[in-house]
Amino acid sequence: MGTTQLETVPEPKYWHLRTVLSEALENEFSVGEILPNERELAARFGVARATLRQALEQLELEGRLQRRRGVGTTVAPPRMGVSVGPAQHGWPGAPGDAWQALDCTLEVPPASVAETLVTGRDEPVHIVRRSRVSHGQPVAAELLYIPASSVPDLTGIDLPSGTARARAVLRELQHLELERQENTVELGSANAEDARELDRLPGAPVLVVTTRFITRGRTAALSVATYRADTCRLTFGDTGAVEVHHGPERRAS
Amino acid sequence: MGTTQLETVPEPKYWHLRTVLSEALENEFSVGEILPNERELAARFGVARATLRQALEQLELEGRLQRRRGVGTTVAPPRMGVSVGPAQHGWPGAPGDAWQALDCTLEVPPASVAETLVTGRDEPVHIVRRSRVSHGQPVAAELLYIPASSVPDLTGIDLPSGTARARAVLRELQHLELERQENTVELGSANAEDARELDRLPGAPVLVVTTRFITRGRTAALSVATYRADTCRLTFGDTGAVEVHHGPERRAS
DNA sequence: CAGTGGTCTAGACCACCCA
DNA sequence: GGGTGGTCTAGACCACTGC
Repeated sequence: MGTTQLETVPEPKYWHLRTVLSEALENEFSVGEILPNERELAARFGVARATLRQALEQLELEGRLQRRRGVGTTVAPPRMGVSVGPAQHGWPGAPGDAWQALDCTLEVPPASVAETLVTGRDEPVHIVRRSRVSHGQPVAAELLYIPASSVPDLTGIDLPSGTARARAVLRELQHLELERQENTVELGSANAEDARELDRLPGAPVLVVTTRFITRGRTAALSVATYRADTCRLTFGDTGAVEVHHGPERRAS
Repeated sequence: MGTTQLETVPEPKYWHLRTVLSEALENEFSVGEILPNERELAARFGVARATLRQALEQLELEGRLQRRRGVGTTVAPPRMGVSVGPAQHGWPGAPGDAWQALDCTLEVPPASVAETLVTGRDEPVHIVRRSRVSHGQPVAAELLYIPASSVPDLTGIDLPSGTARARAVLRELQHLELERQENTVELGSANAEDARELDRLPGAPVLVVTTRFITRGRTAALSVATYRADTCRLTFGDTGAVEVHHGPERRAS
């Protein structure tokens, strides 16, 4: 520690609360257990409910708590590891892919996406919606943008609809030779649609993983996947490793 | 009541505010510009200050705004890309490394760390503190845990202190053959120390990147790096690519 | 010093879940 | 219907910045 300063600085109440609750979670509660309600906790600690909630929000952000309206606050299990590396998808839709295709439309993508793909503005692309489930829970929602030029054999053909269509587009994608992929991760907040799909409220924190699939120097497809930040720990570059839940409960202390 | 919308689903005020402000940011403000203060904004939109603040918090989380106590709220520049892949560090401290070593101590690591390293409990390890700066701004703080067994030639030797000591340990590490590394990313909140180093308040959202450096199947070192989630976009697997700021301003619409 | 964002209070009502 | 968390209000005071 070296220089321990004799704090003249008063710690905010909610921060101190967070610490106290955090320790209580480790020592006095087990995973899945339900906490006393907010009004009681606030009274017990002698603070306003808003202050107590600030502390709970912190802990929820850190994946320690799970709160559900109408139900209560429960102790969250350790975050699950979900693999996001090149090992995971060769191409989207390849065997072993953790994603489930939902449907597919042909629409003009947002400007920021059109910019990354080489497509011109107002040029529609295939948009495949997929969802990812792990341990019985939805963990991510994805939009896959695929320019028509990446699946040339589908132009002019009468495509089916729904999941069949999505699978047809993905199957076509496999014909391309995947050179490499580039991933970026950043913090975002769930929009209304993602929130519904992830069983969260709008604005919930998500990890946005953007993947560029590159063939011959060109971006052949672009994936924007939003992962629940509260329940997921993203793993990269696990050569061959599969997603793993935290081992047998090992929490105390 | 001029019922502009008949929404059977009433959108929360703060969420609607977020949308309105978000559009205003794109159309009426430029990067670095300072917004009216919270009290005035709240009055202007006819909401309580707390509600206005909820909207601002969202936007700050998304990296759109930057708020500083005593100063004001400003429009944030686009997030900067910081590369985190194997391309970045061969070994920590290798040439081209983006990190700056600060100091090094010999301490017993947290239980969760000791568990990942093979070390027994209560066995001290070298802990190197490093910091990463990009575009003149601190973006990450790191703790590097290195078991004594990974740098055997240093045992019993009289080590210097401060940055010299950190560099000595890192230099010794280069002698090992790096098999591969595994990265995980998850959301966290800055503790007091990280917050100070990152020029943020405690509890600020951070992206925690944990890297296991593996030699001959063993974890030879463990890095826990906390990146500012508001200003950083992590990039992975950019073979050879260097960190790049967003290109020339291209924001509108 | 004045002005900013950060913390905190004590209420109120609403949306949702479940017995 | 009773209980939960989610939203919102109208205040107050504090900590920090910069002039």
